[in-house]
Amino acid sequence: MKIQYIQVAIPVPMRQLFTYQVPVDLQTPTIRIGERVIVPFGSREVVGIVLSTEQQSDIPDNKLKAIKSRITDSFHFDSALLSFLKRCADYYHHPIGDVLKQALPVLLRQIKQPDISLPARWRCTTQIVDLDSLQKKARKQFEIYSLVNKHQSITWAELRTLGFTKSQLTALETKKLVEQYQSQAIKYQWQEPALNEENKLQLSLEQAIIVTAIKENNHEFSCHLVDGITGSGKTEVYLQAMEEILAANKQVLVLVPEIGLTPQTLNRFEQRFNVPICLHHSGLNDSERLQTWLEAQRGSAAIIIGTRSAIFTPLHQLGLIIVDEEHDGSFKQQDSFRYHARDIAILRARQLNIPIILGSATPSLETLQNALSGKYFYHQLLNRAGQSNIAKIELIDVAQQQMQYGLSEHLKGAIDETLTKGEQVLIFLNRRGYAPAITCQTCQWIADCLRCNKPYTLHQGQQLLICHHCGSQKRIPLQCPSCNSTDIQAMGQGTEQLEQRIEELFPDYSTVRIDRDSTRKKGALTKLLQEITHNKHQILIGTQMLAKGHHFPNVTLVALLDVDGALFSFDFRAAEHMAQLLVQVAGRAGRESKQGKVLVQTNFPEHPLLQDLVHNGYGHFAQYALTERKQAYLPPFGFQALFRAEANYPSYPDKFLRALTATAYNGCDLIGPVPAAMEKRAGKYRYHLIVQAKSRKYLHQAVWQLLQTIPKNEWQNKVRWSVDIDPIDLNW
DNA sequence: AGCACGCCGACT
DNA sequence: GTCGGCGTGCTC
Repeated sequence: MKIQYIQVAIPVPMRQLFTYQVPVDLQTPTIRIGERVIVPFGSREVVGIVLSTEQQSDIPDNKLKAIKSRITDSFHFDSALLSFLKRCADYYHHPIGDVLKQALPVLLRQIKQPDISLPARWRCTTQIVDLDSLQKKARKQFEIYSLVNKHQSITWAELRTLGFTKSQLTALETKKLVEQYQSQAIKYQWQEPALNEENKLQLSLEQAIIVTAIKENNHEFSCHLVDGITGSGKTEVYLQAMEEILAANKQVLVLVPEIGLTPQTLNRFEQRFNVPICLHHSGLNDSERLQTWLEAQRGSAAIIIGTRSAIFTPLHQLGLIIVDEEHDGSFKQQDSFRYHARDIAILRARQLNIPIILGSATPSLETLQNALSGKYFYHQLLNRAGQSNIAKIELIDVAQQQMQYGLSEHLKGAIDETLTKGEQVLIFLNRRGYAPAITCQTCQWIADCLRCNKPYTLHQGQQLLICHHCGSQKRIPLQCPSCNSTDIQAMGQGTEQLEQRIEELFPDYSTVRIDRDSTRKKGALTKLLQEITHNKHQILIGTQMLAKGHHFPNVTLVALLDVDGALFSFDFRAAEHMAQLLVQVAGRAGRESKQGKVLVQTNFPEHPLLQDLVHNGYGHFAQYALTERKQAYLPPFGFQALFRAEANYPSYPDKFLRALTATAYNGCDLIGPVPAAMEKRAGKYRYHLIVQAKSRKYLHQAVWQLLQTIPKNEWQNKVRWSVDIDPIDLNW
């Protein structure tokens, strides 16, 4: 046998593969595409993925290194998963090695590999047993034997946790009463009673039509948008659509937003199906994560519920994907590999030829357009289950009003009224801290973070100035450094201050604040949420954290103090996001027969966008927004990519991006380079170059051509740069 | 991304 | 005198 060559994807952000030699002694068993190998790389060793095998190489042998070892355990990227990940890398123009790295649990990409083989199990032999005498002579052994007999088989780990010793087990083995065997993965099998019929709800006509439509397309790719207002029973549609898939012994992957993974959601699934469900979320540690990942891979889990990265889970027999709250921003990864889990979920469903359901009360304009154009099935749920009505949104004109602590008289009255009825109030203010700036009253000096050129936020509780952009901290100055005046005051209002003011205004009620600061400690959020459910607090103050997922049945008044920023933003998606927030929030208020109300304080109550939303609802607003986007060739009617660059000097990123604009390309407009909305952040100067195209194909080609020029770009190694395909937040 | 190498400032 | 700051260059 000769030396063999393999092309390996290495977990580094480099757009190339690396060739290695495979020594003869490592050539058996045959190398599989997608398996992991440990290779020397520079001065270290890394875990790479084999992407191809070759009999010869263009690179001379003396330039090549040999692999160190192979990891031949029960996992390798199978061809379906691998081609999915390759397409992801292709679509996002992201290095394949880095994509594969993100698709692999941390423990499987370390040099020291965990043992992922299934533990050996013990079972009873066919030997005839004198149980009575065993019980008398060796009580513990008898107990073990009974346990093994009862459960058919058991692992040593299970016995140990029950308090048995190894010698007791070995004694039984010596007597040839039990024996060890290598277990196979237990594939999930639909076994009655897997469905709890009694929890099943009677479908409305609307729901029934949707479920039928999805079931009719169960065996091939089809994308369904379930556009239903809060409380219209989207979850019930999901559950009933899942039935047939699970009954066919196929798996269901459910993607949920980051904080949307509430116990309530999990509960609904568990109460309906007696099948193995596993969870993938940020609260898990590395070994827990590996465990659920393995269960999905082996096919022993039937339902996998997870956040963004769960879209990469290997699944033995995937039959359906559901993306809940499809519009949610947390599906888009905002650093390194900037994928959108919803978009690649559709890709994965297409490759596997299985159906996918997108659900939302406020679909993203991208998804809505695909639904309206007939690319997706479009299902609407217009009626709320039960008798409850959706909360009414009212605008409060605060332009001419005297405000006290940022609250209008009208709002204060409404809060008072709600509290008197014994109901809860929820107040949104999307700004944490005490005040967003401090300023000298004498000379107008403002305390700015020098690394970001933005005002420091005052945190009264911690007695600190904290920069919300880079996290830097500073003592609160007693004197103005510019004029020595001691008259330094807080400007504007954050949640911390609002909490204090509200407590002064409503001393008879308990106020609670929920933001990143008050929930920093582990378990703090859960505790506060529980207290709210038990009515320990009547006034809830919070940032966007509170807008998603959580249900507060006793909240009947929701107030938004400051939405005006979104009306005049440079970000063309700001209005869409504000509309989604407003409607989602309205869905939080007054469930279960109590009529809710949403009050929005604004200086621009006549703004057409707000007017449209309040009077005609999200659907109408969205249609109007789509016509606007169409006229401007903006997404979803145009296609965008964003090149970002940052460096310690403003000229570097500018010049780097300017050099890109000299490239030949077709059917695209280049906008920029322009300084980013936050030009300086954490000491780095940041610039953007937007590529805008009329078609996906042109965008793809142009990005490819621009990327080709980068190795020759003389500013290349003076900047940190990245590409973002379908960017969402142009401010970042 | 790591990591090594290399060249300048403030400490045992 | 060294420790360590981060700029630069390289990784089959």
